[in-house]
Amino acid sequence: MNRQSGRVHEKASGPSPLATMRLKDVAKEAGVSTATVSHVINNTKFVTEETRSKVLRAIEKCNYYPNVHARALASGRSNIIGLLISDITNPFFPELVKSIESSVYERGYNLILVNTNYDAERASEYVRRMIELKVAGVALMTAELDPPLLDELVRKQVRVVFNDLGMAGEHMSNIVLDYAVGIEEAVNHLVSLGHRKIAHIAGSSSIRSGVIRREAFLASMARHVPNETPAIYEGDFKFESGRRAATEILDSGSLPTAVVVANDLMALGAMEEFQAAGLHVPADISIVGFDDIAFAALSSPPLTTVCSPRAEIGRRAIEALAMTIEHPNQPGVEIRIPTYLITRKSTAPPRKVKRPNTRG
Amino acid sequence: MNRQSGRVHEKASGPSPLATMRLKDVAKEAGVSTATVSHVINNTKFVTEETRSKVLRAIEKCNYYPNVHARALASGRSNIIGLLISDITNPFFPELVKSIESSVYERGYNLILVNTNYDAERASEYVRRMIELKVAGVALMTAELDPPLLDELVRKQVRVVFNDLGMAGEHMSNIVLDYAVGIEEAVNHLVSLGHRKIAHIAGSSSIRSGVIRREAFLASMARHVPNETPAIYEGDFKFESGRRAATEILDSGSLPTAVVVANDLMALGAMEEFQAAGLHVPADISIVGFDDIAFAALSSPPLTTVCSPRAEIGRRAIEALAMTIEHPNQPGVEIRIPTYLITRKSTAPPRKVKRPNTRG
DNA sequence: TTGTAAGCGTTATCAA
DNA sequence: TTGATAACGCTTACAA
Repeated sequence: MNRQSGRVHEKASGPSPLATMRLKDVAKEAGVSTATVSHVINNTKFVTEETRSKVLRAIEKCNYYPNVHARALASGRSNIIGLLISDITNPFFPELVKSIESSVYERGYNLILVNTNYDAERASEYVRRMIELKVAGVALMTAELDPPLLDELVRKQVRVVFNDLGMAGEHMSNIVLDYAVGIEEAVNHLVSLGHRKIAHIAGSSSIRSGVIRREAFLASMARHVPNETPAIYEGDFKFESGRRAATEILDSGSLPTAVVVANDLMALGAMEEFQAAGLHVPADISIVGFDDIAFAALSSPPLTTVCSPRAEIGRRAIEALAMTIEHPNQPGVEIRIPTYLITRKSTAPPRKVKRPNTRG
Repeated sequence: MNRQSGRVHEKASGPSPLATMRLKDVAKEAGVSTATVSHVINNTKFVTEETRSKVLRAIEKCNYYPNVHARALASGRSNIIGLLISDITNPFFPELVKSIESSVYERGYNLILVNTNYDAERASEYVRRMIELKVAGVALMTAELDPPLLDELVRKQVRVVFNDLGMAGEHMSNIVLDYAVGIEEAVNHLVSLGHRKIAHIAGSSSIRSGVIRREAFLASMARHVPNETPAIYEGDFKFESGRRAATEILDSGSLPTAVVVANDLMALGAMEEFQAAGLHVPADISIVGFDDIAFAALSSPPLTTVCSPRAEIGRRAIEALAMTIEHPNQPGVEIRIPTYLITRKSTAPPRKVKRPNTRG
């Protein structure tokens, strides 16, 4: 029962099911060289059908699993892709992660997931780990990342794709979500319905997407309703802040007939607060969210919202990343993905309450 | 500008920032052997403070990152842990994944995430990949997995932790969620409130947790309200099926005063349907969910629910896994985690409508 | 078309 | 206390 050596050397009885089989064992079993086995596994040189099937049979018989680490070491490249997100419990992420995960595996890579928790130090530690793992590429799907970390990644030859963290470059691709088109659709939708007095609940002004969305809203409003100055309330992208903003709106004394909110979580919070105050959505006030998180369709009424197509974002991000990994000389690309309005039940024409200059 | 070789050999000018530094380079820089460098990095043998700091300085100066693959190959163990879940967009998972991710990284491992999408074939492919990666351990956090896959993992010496996929064994730990205690609390809560006629919306009877929850409900009811036979409606754990079950309940002609639902998604669906039918929750009907997903606290009214403590599940699962990885001779453990009731606003005493034998 | 053998960057066993 | 050096399992020139 010699088990100490970690490897059981059989005398002549064929492969042991317990020992981990190496390429060499497969080669011996097939009666060929290790190079040949490697070539049939990787399709990297022509091998006659006969040897090929001998090898395949041997692989089968040995229940052989290639060792990824040995492979990475020998070839100098790994098949691991890193994904860095802020917080998987933020409802924006699950769909994105799912899409990225699928794309990554379809292309034969493996996915390492890290969750920064919005913590810069943790992000930095994670970038270090990615480099240690010699990942082929990293998808940086977080709102903020210290620029030095990005530099370090690029210096270490890691291919990168990110979401508006900078411009596309030699080894980096950039996915830019076009918030403005969706917001324009939203404002246009509300204005067509007859709304004029439209407020905005913005995301934190310290986060880029928050300010971009606010500016897009303002720009659309200026185009559609030039004579009104829309009220802006600021939240922090979380549910509770939507609630608070709604309270402020309620207390402001001049209720808008519609409100465009910078994300669904705040929109859902605002909707609840309005309803708790006795308003009916959409009869008394229309609400438009942003992102189209899963629960947007499940609220009552279902939320009209601008969709950030996360499945597409994930797919195209990995497509771009794989391109820069597999064609090392091609530069990164910039991919623009539009957002678009999904009309559900939280928007309707404003109630005709005060009809000015009405007779009698 | 010799860049072709991939490695730039500097003449005497110190380390190049472009080249990837190896242990050997650090050793040369520090004027010691590779063995010594390895020992200070891994704390695996005593090294004098002096050499130690020389090495540390050299590491710093070279901006050295150890190569995980070389390390895994040489040592025979990797620091990768695999996590297999069904679907990250199922609201049960984000919190679990977050907790697992934290625990894994705190312990110095890296996390490979895979999403089976409830697809057996995909699960099988993923198990193969885990083995190729020589992962130290795998957390199987999915409702179903073919037993042969589990066997294969164990045969390949991979440590495993799972959620009721079988019994704890030599290299496998089992996390068992005690559904019954939480459900008992829920039934007890409703009965104390005065409810007698309590229905159950069950999860699919083809899924283990669905049948366990139903049986726990039935057992509690038999204990508390022995003379009633509770109505059972079957759903499939999804939002829409909660809605459908509510419709069935509404159409049944005999409305219960409370309903215990097998998960929050269905509970939320049922709640919406009841509300759409003009019922008030909890005045007309009380609802208890199960899981305590994020949106349970955000619904209106906030959902009373039985909590599956996912943060704890994740933490303890990785704790158990790390134990079996780091102490190869210790057997796996079985960890029982209780569920418990969180009382929010969707439960209240039943309305006293028909008071039988009332005078006049 | 197939085989031989030199790395890949660590760890770990000995020896010094 | 430190240093040589042989693995680890694979890829990939280069040879045959």
